[in-house]
Amino acid sequence: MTRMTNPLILKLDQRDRLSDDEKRALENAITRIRVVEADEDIVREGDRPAESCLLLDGFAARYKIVSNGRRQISALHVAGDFIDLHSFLLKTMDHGVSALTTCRIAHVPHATLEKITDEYPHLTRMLWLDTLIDGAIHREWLTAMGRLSATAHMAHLICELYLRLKTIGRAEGDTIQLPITQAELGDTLGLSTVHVNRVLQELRKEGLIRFQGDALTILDWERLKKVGEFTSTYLSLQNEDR
Amino acid sequence: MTRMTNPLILKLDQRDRLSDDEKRALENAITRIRVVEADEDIVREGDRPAESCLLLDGFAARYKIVSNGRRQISALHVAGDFIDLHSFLLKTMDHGVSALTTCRIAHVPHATLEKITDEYPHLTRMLWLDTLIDGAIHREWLTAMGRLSATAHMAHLICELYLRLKTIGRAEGDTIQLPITQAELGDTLGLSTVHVNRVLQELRKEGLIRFQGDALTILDWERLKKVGEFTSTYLSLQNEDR
DNA sequence: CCTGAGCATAAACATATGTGAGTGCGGCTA
DNA sequence: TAGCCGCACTCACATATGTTTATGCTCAGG
Repeated sequence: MTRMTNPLILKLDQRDRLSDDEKRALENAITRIRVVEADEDIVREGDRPAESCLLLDGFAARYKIVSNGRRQISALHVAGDFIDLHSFLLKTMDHGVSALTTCRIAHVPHATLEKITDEYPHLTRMLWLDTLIDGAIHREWLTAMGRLSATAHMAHLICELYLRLKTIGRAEGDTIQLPITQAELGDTLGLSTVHVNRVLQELRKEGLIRFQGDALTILDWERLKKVGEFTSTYLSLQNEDR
Repeated sequence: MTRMTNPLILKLDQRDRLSDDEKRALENAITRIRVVEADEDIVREGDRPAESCLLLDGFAARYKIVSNGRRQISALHVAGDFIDLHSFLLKTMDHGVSALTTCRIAHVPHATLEKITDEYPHLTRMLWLDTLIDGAIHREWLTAMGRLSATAHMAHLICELYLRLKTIGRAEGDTIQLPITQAELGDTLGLSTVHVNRVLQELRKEGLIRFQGDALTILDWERLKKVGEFTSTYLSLQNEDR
């Protein structure tokens, strides 16, 4: 794990320059690295972890299961996301996180995070910011879910994922690799798989996207944004003093 | 504003004991206090505030408007909530906050918050925690919205509001004052007002709640929890070392 | 005392999305 | 090579929730 390839540092550095000292502190915070296979849990609801998980590679989903067995995904995570940073302070996991694909996970002990908050105020703010952006994404999903049509909601999600992957250098032109099944998309959007299928076909028919296998290509970014009522403000992609 | 009556301190102190020093730092962080009338905006989308707002009294809602004019409320805030603490690091507001009732608001300059992060690591963690709980509530709302019936969703919301108000000492027995219209509840749950009305009547008919004027009484807590599939973990009501 | 505003409620009807049951394809694996 | 499994995709039908319009209540203001 050289400094250059740590996707978290890459991401944070775009929001506000990190000092070498801070980068080193983050690098050194990592203890072990673990691989989790697709469909396995990375953290389970009810756990009280002593370390937080940083996703180095792969796709993961935070989810909750409700009584009738249905699942709701409340967040999708990509490389560079500090999956359960919040367990550092929330202590008890109120939801699970599972691997959608094979995932490489780095572990950061909560004790180390506490030391960072004692010694690196600016780095602390950057980590705090990371969780705030998670929150901003949640709010965006809430409004999409509550007030947009299924089609618009899907368009919105695609816009977001495209930009997030681009930020960490994982878009090739207009194409991203999105190894997510339609059932998983349904759990994310709160839709049935059947309806996910209908909605994807509509977006294809409208010439907005192509989606074959895992490769999702955006054919008309402007119109896709418009359909999904997407604005990127909430992703805080701008560099600012924080 | 004596220390004893500041509802934020009251709330934080229940999650992990604050030192007198920390309490003083919080008290002193407040500059001016302002009153905002019902239906006025406290902060607007697009603003770049230089201070964050702490709600001392009243009810407020974070919201977003989508293109067809419909509104989605992504958070309801009560006394003691640090309404836009996140603007400290997010910089640009990606949503508005409006007063549902007359609100008393205390202002805390971002510069002061920065100083707190430099000098009071533990207090910083407590403020961070507060925003993490906001995030946890968002996730809970997402799953309720995506995977629960409208009735269950409403029951869930009522359980949550009851507990949150109880935490800050604003429940009288099984009754809370909930000065929120059915239209606002609809914007919160992603429902039409008509359906909100249907759903409330069902909860009444089932003998779960009474809701006349602003007074909401919980008649059968256990069954209401069950209908709403409610567990309080996500509210982090337990005292822990953080 | 009347008036109008804002709100809860109601009924009839419309529709977006869910459900259940299937087909077919491509890729593993025995 | 056969067989199976996961997944995308279809169709017919069911239903939760939205829409439109209207009524009546309550309360503040003139």
